[in-house]
Amino acid sequence: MAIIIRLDRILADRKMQLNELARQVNISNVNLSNLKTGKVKAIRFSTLEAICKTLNCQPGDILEYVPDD
Amino acid sequence: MAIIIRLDRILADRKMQLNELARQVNISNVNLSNLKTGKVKAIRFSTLEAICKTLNCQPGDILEYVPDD
DNA sequence: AGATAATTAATGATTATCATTAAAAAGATA
DNA sequence: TATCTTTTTAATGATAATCATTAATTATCT
Repeated sequence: MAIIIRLDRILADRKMQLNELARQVNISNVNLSNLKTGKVKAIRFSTLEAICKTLNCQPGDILEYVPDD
Repeated sequence: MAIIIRLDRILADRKMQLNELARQVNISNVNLSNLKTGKVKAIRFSTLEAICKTLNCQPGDILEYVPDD
């Protein structure tokens, strides 16, 4: 485990729910859930871009590197 | 254009060159160059992790969302 | 219980990394 | 200018992983 996607906080801040974000970002809620729960090993910039655009934030607000030593 | 990878600054800060980073991160310098010059449409977390680990930084130090409106 | 939201699972098509090789371009040094 | 190093570009092919879709399950709430 190392790179994690933090969507909980920012969704809470925006008072937005996952399904709504998925709708706005135009990806399936299944996919967004997988993203949110760390089931994904890569991300397309088009997806990251759409998320940042919708949430009006930067990649750094979402992606975190957690050293495991 | 929207998500860009900024490696120039951080490499300059570390006084490290691309080939050396590629060696430490264990990806080809060709690949790292492609990453650095925006020729890439996605990134694997394993790669992002290795870069962050080597450069001792966070994804937000490297990835930037630039709105194009 | 019933409704809504989120997660898990499985499948398949599509997309794109990544290594590799080779060549060209850019920088640096003398 | 000539030479060496570094970076970029190009092309190919194998491998990996997203992403949509469907269906089912679990969680959350009133």
